[in-house]
Amino acid sequence: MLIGELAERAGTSTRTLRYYEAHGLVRPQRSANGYRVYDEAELRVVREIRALLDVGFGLDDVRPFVACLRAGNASGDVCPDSVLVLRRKLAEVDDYLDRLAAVRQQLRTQLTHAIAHRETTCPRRRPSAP
Amino acid sequence: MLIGELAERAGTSTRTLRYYEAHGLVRPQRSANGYRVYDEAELRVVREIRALLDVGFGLDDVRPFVACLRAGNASGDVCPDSVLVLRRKLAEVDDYLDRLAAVRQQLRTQLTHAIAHRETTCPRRRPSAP
DNA sequence: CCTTGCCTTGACGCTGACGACAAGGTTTAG
DNA sequence: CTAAACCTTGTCGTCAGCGTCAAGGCAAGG
Repeated sequence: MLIGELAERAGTSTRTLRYYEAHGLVRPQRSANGYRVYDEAELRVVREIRALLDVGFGLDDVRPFVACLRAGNASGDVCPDSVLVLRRKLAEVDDYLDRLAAVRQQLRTQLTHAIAHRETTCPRRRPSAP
Repeated sequence: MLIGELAERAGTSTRTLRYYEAHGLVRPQRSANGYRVYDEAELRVVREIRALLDVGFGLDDVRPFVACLRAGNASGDVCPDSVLVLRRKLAEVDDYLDRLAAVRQQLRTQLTHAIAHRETTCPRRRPSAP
């Protein structure tokens, strides 16, 4: 499988795959003419990467999962290093949820205050077409 | 008040103030020698900007609030345009909270699965010091 | 006069995960 | 022969909110 086919089957771009390779996440073989050649296992790897990135992981966070898959495990989650990352990310998400909830609360407060103190002494909206 | 003093009193940097000015958020006077001169009102403006940015607003989102303050209102929140932005931001935060909650749920699921299927067939941790 | 400490504009760097384009090699099909 | 459709490496652009020099002007004290 060449890079174009892998990109299509993984639902991404060739640019992305080369980017992952440059960062050590994917290791294709090379054919005689220098083309990258991927096997089926790499497809699973790429899909794992994409899934984790979609969830908000960074490339560095993804590394243990890729290594885990490559070690022959059915899932990238089952290795100690992956579990560490999962725990850390879960904690990060919890933190972020807290802060976001606080922000939401503040916005609601601001909104009620703003509506209670409505003012018309405000800048005119910029005129549309001159 | 010169830019250095304003920066210190607003808890930010001169670079930041010039950046805000370049984006039309702050309008200092100029003294004879070309120095930026700010009055007390600008301090409030800058603090408003900082507060909103801290909450996750972008510079464009902040503009209505600044204009509202500058129109003579005690708060930057009380103008219609500000209220619009507040509503929109609240909706965005709600959306983000939902997605983040979903992510959190997925992470928890992955974690429990990972722990249930622990594997030792995993890559050795990279050796520390050689 | 010289140093110190303000101020000015201008321009590049940073973070992350790519998109977009350039300039060229290869293989296949017509 | 040539066009199409792949592939290669390399480099710059993107978004946001600044940080960090660089090179120089202005004001005041010793």
